[in-house]
Amino acid sequence: MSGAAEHEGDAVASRSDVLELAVLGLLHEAPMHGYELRKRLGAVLGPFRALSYGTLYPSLRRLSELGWITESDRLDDATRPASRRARIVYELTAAGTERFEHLVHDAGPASWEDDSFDVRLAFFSRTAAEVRIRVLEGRRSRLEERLEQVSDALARNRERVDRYTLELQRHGLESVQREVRWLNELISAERDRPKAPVPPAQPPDPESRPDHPSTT
Amino acid sequence: MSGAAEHEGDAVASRSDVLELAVLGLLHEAPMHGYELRKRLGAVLGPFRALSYGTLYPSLRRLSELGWITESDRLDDATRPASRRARIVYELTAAGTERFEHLVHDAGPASWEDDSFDVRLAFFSRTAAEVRIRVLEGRRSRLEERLEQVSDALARNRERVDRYTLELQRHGLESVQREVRWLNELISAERDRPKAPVPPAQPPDPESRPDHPSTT
DNA sequence: TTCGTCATGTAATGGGTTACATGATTAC
DNA sequence: GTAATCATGTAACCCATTACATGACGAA
Repeated sequence: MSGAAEHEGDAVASRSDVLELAVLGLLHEAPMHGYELRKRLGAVLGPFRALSYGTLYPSLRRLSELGWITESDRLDDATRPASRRARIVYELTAAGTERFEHLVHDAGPASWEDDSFDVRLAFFSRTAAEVRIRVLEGRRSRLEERLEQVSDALARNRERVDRYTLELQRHGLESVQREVRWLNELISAERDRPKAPVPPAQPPDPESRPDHPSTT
Repeated sequence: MSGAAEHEGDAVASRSDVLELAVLGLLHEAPMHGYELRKRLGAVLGPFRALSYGTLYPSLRRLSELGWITESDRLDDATRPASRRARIVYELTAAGTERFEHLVHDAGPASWEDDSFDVRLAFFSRTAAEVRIRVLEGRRSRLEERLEQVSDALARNRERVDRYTLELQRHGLESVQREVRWLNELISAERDRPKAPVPPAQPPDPESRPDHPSTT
């Protein structure tokens, strides 16, 4: 195959790379412990398909071994000595921040696959403007490719297939077409926007700090 | 949880149950060998996410051990003695037909999950009319449930979340709403239709027979 | 004769879910 | 005090993908 090609080391992201990005991205906003991380993760990956602790904790362990994050066991805390059980708070290291910056800057083919695109978009506010556009356009051409396949199949099947299968394919086709239109809107919005540089890291809302008595 | 409840043995289908239904359903139309089965499977499960041989063959083995299908090694065939290599043709047994009939009759909660619904719909022409309606309605209320969750989340996040996440959620919401409307159309079409009994098994198109020099 | 497609498989590997185990904290 | 929720983990299992291995057939 030809195409965009990997200009940067790792381009063929596996599923767990998506998780890595999501975790790093959330910790980039604020330090958190696992339980809360999981809830926020559910919001990022879509409310459905929230991942289990059986996945999260081992992967946190892995990220910690790689040196991207630290497990700071808050035994101190001044006010409450060793209370709240262990409550391991995970925090990005300098290397982890760098790693996140790297991941978020990459616009390889992996970024516009079904699995990763949503997560990429979730951290667009931390992504450079050119990269944003490249990812959106990549996603769009990915979908257009799919569009072609599906409408070919639809044309080929015409009449030969029962009405239910036909309906299914038709609805699928329309969904993809709608997503393309949506992307077009996002892309032109992106072009219109005066491209300010990515602002330095700052937690978007102070309510989600682990120490704060938050509502959830 | 309350709700529809499993009135019939196995209700909590795993992923491989979907595959089982798909394979049984395709073999119900016509005997086939693995390679072709895989191609047709791609059409049924959606062109994307076609499954690999590493999954297909072991599962065919399993179905064979369960007695639902037979592996008839076509060493005979009259015209070509032992040619075309092995070309194992899989065929439904009587028990397999019964099994398929059973699966296709079931309208348990498993049938309207994301994974299974498409495949269920693909075999609607072999499904009893009441079951069809129950599955469609089940799918609809599943989606409405999701609708509620998502729009709640959207309302709760309003303003607190960056425009990209907001766009993502909005687009997701619209997609679900569209699917609900689509289901409404299917359901009312189903109600209008004079409900003829399911016709006896007959392959919908003779072109797909394994012996025929088919176009693909 | 060599390449592409048809055709069938196995082994290694990866990665996710479920179920289980444990215990602290909060609200009633 | 007791139930619900917060919180962290482990082990067993399930199952799919990847890479590999093999080989026949048809066309160039």
